[in-house]
Amino acid sequence: MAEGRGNHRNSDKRRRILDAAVSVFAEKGFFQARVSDIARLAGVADGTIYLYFKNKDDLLISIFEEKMKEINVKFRDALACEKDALARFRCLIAMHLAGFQAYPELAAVLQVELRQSSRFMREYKKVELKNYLDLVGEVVRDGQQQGVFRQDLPLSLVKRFIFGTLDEVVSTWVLAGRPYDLETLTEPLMDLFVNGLGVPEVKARLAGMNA
Amino acid sequence: MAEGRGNHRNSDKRRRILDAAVSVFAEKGFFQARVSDIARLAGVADGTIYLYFKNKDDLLISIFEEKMKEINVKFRDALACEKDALARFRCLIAMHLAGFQAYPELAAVLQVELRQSSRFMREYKKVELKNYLDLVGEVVRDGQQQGVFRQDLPLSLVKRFIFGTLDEVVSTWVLAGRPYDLETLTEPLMDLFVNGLGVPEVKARLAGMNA
Amino acid sequence: MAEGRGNHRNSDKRRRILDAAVSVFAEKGFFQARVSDIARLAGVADGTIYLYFKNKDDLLISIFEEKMKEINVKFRDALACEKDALARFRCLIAMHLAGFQAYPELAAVLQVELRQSSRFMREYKKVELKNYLDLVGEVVRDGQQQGVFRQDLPLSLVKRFIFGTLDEVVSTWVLAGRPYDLETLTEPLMDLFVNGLGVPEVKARLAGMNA
Amino acid sequence: MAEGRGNHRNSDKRRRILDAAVSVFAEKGFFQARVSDIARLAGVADGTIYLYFKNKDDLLISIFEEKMKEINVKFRDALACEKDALARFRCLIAMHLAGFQAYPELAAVLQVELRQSSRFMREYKKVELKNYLDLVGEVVRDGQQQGVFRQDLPLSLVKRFIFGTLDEVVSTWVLAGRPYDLETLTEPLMDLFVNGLGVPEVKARLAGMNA
DNA sequence: AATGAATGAGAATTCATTCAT
DNA sequence: AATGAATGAATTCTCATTCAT
Repeated sequence: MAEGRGNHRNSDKRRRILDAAVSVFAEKGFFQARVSDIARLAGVADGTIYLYFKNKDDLLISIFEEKMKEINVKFRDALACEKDALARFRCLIAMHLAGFQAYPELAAVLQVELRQSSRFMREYKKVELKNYLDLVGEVVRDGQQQGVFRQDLPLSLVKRFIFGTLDEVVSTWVLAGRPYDLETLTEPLMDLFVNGLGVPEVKARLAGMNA
Repeated sequence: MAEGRGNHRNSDKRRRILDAAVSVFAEKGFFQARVSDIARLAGVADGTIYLYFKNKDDLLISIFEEKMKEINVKFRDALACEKDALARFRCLIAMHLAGFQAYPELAAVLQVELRQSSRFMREYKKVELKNYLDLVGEVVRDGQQQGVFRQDLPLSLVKRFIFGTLDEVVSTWVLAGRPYDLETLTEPLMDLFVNGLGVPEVKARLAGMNA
Repeated sequence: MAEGRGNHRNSDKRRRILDAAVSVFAEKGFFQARVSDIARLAGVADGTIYLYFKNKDDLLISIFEEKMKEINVKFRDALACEKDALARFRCLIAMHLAGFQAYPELAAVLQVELRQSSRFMREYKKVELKNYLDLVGEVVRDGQQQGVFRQDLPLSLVKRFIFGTLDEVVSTWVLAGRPYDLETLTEPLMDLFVNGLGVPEVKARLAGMNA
Repeated sequence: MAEGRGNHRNSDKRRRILDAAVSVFAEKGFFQARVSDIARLAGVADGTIYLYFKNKDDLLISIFEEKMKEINVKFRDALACEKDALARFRCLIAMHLAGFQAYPELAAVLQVELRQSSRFMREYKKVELKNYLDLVGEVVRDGQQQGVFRQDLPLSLVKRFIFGTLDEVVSTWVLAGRPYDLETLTEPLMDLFVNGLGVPEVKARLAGMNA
């Protein structure tokens, strides 16, 4: 009743449905989530969902699309403030961890649910994810150009090296029930990424072999 | 051989059903796969599947259980032949890549489908995956003891660093339609893991900061 | 009104489904009745049934529960009008016969279908049936207290004697295709119940033996 | 030789299957009994049942047919020894109760399971049951001719009066878990059947009304 | 004759989506 | 715009029956 009528009521309702969908997908998984669960949590009727979204798939796609866009924008803004390549790199890692820390349900959906489902979803995912991977790639390339990262590495591999580690770290944290503070992993991860596993002698030996 | 798991004579049929399930789950995903699809591909009647497996979930669990066991055994056997820590590490990476290369559909199921579904599946997954992560952990610890890897790193993090990267690399390869030869990535990944991203000066700088 | 049992508005639909279930169960028996038969007869979609009833079992239970309740209430109301014990007894018999006469399909379900099925159904049946048997018992006890019925008879046996006869008479009538008017049996049954089979001399002889 | 079906090993197997069917039907009910349950209990393979019986229905029919025949024969033999009408009547009741007492599982099947199922089963039941009801009728008619039972009663009603009561008494006893000795009910039932419920004055009054 | 693995028709139930109100 | 009762297509699983061995 006290709700204002007008055009923002629409987008408020849309927002509520989307947030509810994130929660329900996070808890039950996409296929086991019922549209009526989402409706109940959003406080709307089942049918109302179809005024804002084409179908159930569209809900998942919209989550991905809109949240990913928000994240990309936020990340680019944050990175714009940093000029030093190493600082930019740290910033990226810290934001990735902080982001999932702040929205753990979103984390569950993006990490777990989007890993599945129909072909078209997979295709879709690739496109959107590419933006994020490209961002990682840019930061690394900057580092190479500023001379803080090695230049002899295939960028495509480095992107996955970084993204895969972050991804696995977050997945583990989600599946383990989020038992600790994700952001504390920023420095250890920086160390791992930058220095690698090897001790100096071994690195030299390995470098010699590959040369 | 220590074969005979099942109660049923024709364990060829069991094998055929399991293989068909891997294919169908890989192609459609668990929830969109129909039991009758699996039956048709296996060349048996729908009902026959229920002579060998309790239900559809049991199919997925059995794939995971049996394939993961095979993989773990194979890996441990292979690693037993190597004594040098760096060689063992390379062996692990090479086998991970070669394994998925050889069974790409299995890769899809293990990489994509098992990332989802019901809670109990997630629990289940954790247990079995732990074996693999433990194997990775052992190899790294050996490396630390033999003095080829740094000893100041939290093992839990290193495991995810390696596993996450391999995982992401394989996932990308699967989702991209397996366009190249996975095993060619063995050396570049070794290089990345061991040397990290940084150039010497930066590494020194970073090490100084964290000291 | 003290109506609203269900959560659903259209309680006409609930009624139609229940009536259809009575018909179909009566015709085919519980296990051979298909839910879709009931839906078709009720003029609703299969799924609609599940908006009003938990499952197929629940349909049978609901029939029993609701119809039995109605019957018990109706009987108690009718009996409340009669004070003379013999009149009450006749009233009970007449109503039992008239009731099934009026709802022959209900008779078939209550007489035939509820005699079977799962353990829990049997348990259930016992509880509800007890109310009816208790009613019979009360009427007989009144008769004993008013001195119109013998007082040397175990009530538990008398109840079954009366109920069993009525039950068998109705069952036969149902299974024979309802070829005659049930209510015409009221007086002959009264006679049988009250006077028994024996001629006076035999009664005396038997009484002497048991004394 | 006597059987004419072949060697007695066969008919032993047939017997074992039939006995198993009685047990399983008694425990689970016809529709919820699985043929494989019966096979397991009989110690034969599923398929073997179909060498002796046409199908599952045939098992139930055979139980009824053969057991009912045995009972009818046994009853006629026993009744042949008695000449006094009242003694014959007591004998009938006592045997009915003793029979079910001795074979409680058979009681459950005949009392509960045969009350249901398909039309054709009901038809079938009527035919077979008729023999038993006819037997009851004969005994009563003898009593009427010997002047120990009233002659103004419709025989069809008297049969159901007796059968219904016995039936209900046995059903109750079966469903209650057979808590007491059925045969102890012989005399009380005789009393009820012969003397009825009424006290002499009431009987006179009722007789006057109906005259 | 006996077996029991295999069959596949059949049925209950779910739930995304629609549409009359 | 919002509702939510109604829909009915879709899918898993069961089990009586068959038939190759």
